Amino acid sequence: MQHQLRAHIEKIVPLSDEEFDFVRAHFTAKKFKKHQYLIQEGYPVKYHHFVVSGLLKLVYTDDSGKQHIVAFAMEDWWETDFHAYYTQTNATMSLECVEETEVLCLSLDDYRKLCDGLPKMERFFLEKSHWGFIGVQRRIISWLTSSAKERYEQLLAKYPQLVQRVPKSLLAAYLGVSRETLSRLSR
Amino acid sequence: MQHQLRAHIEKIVPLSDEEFDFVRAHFTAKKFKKHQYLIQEGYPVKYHHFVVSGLLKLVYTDDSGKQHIVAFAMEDWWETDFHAYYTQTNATMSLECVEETEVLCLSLDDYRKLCDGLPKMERFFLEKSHWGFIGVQRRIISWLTSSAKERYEQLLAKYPQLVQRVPKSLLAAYLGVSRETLSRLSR
DNA sequence: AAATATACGTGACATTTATCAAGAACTGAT
DNA sequence: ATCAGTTCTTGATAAATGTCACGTATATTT
Repeated sequence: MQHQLRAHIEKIVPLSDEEFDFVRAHFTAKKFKKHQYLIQEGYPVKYHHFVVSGLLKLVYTDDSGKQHIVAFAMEDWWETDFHAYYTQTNATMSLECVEETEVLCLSLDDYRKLCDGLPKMERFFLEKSHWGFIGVQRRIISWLTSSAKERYEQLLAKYPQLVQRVPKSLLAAYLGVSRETLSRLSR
Repeated sequence: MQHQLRAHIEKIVPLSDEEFDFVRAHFTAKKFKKHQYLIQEGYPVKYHHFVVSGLLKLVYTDDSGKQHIVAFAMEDWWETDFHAYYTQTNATMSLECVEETEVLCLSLDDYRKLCDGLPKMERFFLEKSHWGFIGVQRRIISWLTSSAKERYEQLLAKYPQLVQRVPKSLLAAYLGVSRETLSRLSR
């Protein structure tokens, strides 16, 4: 499991054994069951999370109580309420288990110590952030250019595993259509 | 004008005079007239751009030839086709002047030299990237939770200057509605 | 096994938005 | 002052999507 984090980081920056030990020491392993919260709206956000196994959803609940899925996170993905994490304010979103999930947690304090102690980790997180930005921007482009049906097909093509693992009502909440409409799209 | 870049960077990391001279040396100033292209779809992306004055639009053109606005960039904003820039591939989007615009250009080579020579600039770009990500994610949330009319009102509230400076047809292409619909929303 | 919750599909109807067409108001160049 | 181009609005209609209501199948819990 530590091995997994190392392989993940080394896709971007190589690490010696000592360096990885240093990295590893900043993370805490945690395990959550289905339906448990890693982050709850209105509460402080302690950690950034690296998903070792399982599946998470980042949920924004609107004024009328309707839930919208901002992101899913599965193996090898990073997830948190970034704004609340960086500014150490209360969460505006929730992070919740769709499946039983193991994560490695990194506090903001440890994040800073890690980057200060090992500058190549700053490079790693910068690269991650770039790709995160590009990914979200592509989702915007998909929205600007495509119908609900096309967006669903793009999702099927890009994350076929995901579609197997989550109920269609969650996919609908991610795509921004009602579950009834999504149901009719497949016909 | 160099002064403006310095003030912008120093909102995040302080710089000595020598350090700023080092930073400044990596940028090239350029000036473009209304309707000129800084980046053209299908061509290499040479630079990341810091906008000194003026207004740019980042445009994605779909298969049917319809134009969609991925982002606007005005004074003190950074803009490029990030994916094409980082991977040094051809642009999938265009970056075009809405007004006459002055920019400071940074090639990928100079970007790397800058970060290597002055690690605090890596911290600066990391912070910029974080906030960029948070901004785009908020646009997604706005889309998931709000109607076209609400999204328009949020835009009016967030960027009142922008609404004065660009034709409504461009705002429509940014919001993802037809210009006719946008016109009817104000009634 | 029974009880309960969740997931999924579908019909009927309302609402939102896109599309096509036309014209008015404004801008800039000559 | 005229002409051409752009911007904005509006009407009529079609298409897409949301909402409400219901039924059924499948898990999950007790």
